[in-house]
Amino acid sequence: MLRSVAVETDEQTKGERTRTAILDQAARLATVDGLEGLTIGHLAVATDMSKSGLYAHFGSKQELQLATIDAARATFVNEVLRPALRAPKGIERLLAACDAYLSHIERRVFPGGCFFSAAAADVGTRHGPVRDAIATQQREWLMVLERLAREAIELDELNADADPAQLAFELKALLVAANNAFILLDDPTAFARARHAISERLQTPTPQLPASP
Amino acid sequence: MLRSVAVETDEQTKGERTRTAILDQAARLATVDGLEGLTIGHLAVATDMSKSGLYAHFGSKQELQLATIDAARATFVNEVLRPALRAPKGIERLLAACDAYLSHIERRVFPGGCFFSAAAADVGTRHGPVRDAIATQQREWLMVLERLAREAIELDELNADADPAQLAFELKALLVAANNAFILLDDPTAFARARHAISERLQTPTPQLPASP
DNA sequence: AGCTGAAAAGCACGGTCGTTCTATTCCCTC
DNA sequence: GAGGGAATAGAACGACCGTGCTTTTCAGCT
Repeated sequence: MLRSVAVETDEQTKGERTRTAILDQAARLATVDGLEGLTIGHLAVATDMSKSGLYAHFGSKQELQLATIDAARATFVNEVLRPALRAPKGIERLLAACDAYLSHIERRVFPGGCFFSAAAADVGTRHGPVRDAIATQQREWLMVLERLAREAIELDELNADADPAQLAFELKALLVAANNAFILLDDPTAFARARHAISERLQTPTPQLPASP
Repeated sequence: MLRSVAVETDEQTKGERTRTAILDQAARLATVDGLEGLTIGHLAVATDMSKSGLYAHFGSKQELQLATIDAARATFVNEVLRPALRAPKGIERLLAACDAYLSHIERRVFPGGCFFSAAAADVGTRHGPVRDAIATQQREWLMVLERLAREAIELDELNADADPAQLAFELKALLVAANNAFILLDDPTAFARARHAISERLQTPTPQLPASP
């Protein structure tokens, strides 16, 4: 089969299209059933395919899990990182990253809340490439927050003696806590609590809540 | 069978003793495999019993899960709440509660870290009595922190205009974040980060690390 | 020491898991 | 429109799941 190089286009073969659809569904399902509880049969029903037809795309459950993580990472980039990078460098961008994270939980981009927070919990005690992939993403996300914090410090928008890594740890803690409270306790006020704490921590006034659409 | 009323004693019948041993093991296993991933067969192997002999103690997997939650709650009381209540009321007790929580993670009272944080993640998206039991415990733990914060405020050891519920939310966020970083990333420095953030948040100097025994 | 009910084991069931193999259907190219 | 390879479906496997039923072992009483 001769195919054009097709870099930077979205033309996909049939197999690629179904694969994308499968992984999109898999990422959503994994936030509900857990990455470990994600099941071929269940996923086949959700995508209206046969077990074996779906399975042929991956060859093993572990490959499916790793591909699902990649798909979720792409979604995270699109829904959280990219919007944040549209804000001007400095404290605004740091706040935008936190807000984009909370927003993607509120908007239920994944039905079970934060994909990586859920995945971290149920593969955190295992070993192997799946756990490693989740751990890598978590470290990267933490380092993004740390970098944004450092940039804000360099622009004199935060205390010069602040520790970016410590700040990133605290911000991520508040973000995940909001996710947990929202998912387990159905408590939407957790978002306001997280936003308030973040604003206080960064010594900026609490921003106006955006008008609901 | 005539038995003495035996209130407040630890004399147990054989069945009660094995049941206790099963549930202790179940709580530990659940922090590794998840409360949903906890399996009768696996638990039977871990307790050196037959599946059916073990099963007879509970009658259904859901009953086993609920009993496991009760056992884990008892452990949480013994390892976290009771030690904290030995500290004098006020900010010291609030700090003691945070420290006792972090300590029970560090000491690996449960091999997979915080039982309820792990359980919250994998039953948070479900419905039914198991999820309800976990949600109830999480609310209670949050309200304990809130009450301790309120007591500290009433003793003028914290800002009078501080919001106890907000404070509890933030403290719990930091505690869970330390747990997550420890379990997923094998990062023991997370404890120091959490302790530092807590001290700063409560506007008290970072306490000396207690000498290891 | 012997009786008796509680506790545990043995065994089997229908169902679902991940996985494999073979057969069928579809899309694309000539 | 026919041929061919990619994509999907069908059927089956051994293993393990939660759950009942029956039998054996054991602990506590007289």
